[in-house]
Amino acid sequence: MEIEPIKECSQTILAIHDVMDLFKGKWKMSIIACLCYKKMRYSELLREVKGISGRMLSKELKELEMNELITRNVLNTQPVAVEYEITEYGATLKNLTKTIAKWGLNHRRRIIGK
Amino acid sequence: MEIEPIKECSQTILAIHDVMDLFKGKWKMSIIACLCYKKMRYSELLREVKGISGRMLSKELKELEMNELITRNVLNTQPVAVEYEITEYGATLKNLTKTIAKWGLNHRRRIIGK
DNA sequence: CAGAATCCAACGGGATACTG
DNA sequence: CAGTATCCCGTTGGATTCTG
Repeated sequence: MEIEPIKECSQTILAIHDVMDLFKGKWKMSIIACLCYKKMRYSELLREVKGISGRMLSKELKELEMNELITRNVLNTQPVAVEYEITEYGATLKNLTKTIAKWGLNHRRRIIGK
Repeated sequence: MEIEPIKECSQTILAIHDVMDLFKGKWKMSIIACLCYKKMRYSELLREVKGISGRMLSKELKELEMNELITRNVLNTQPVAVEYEITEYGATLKNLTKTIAKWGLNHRRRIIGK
């Protein structure tokens, strides 16, 4: 008989793997955090998410939209403006982003303190 | 005068970026979650973290050790056994992994339900 | 058992130039 | 303004083989 993986642990790991896969890449989680804060236009995001290129921003936004975490809304202004907004479902990530940010801030202090 | 990024948001994004960078790659967060659960040997991890290859497990463990999130302990048995354990600092990630897993489980249900 | 070494295909992501 | 298209290189990570 084979050795069975620990069930409780195993479920957790699968779930975590799912999440890490959904948010893989350098920018997705940051974009979500940003849009959790408030809805923003493409150019705003480009400023807020420091370091991201236009190409990557487009790509990541598209994927997030496909996963129904954000919505894209084209305003009929001249020139065109596009607004991105977190969906109701995407907003369920708020707590997650907060938890990550909190740990990250503490980690930063720890690194600097050395 | 340039447009200033929103400060509160900006700090959060930097922190999140740090975390995502620290745990980038396919497996690190899963390994941490696993070791948060209990200390394990190399071969146990290989079983629990389903799909990971030996090569990747070694690499990821080494990086996690470098960041002082886990410790490596060689037991003097025959043949050699190595035990990995979460550090006190690494254990501060427990809450984070729980939050991720919780969202992930819910997300899974949502996907399946469609 | 717990890795290290090698090989290699696939993907990620930056820079740049172009468009409606 | 909000993208798209192309080029291209560095990294990721799987498969396999070898070792103390």
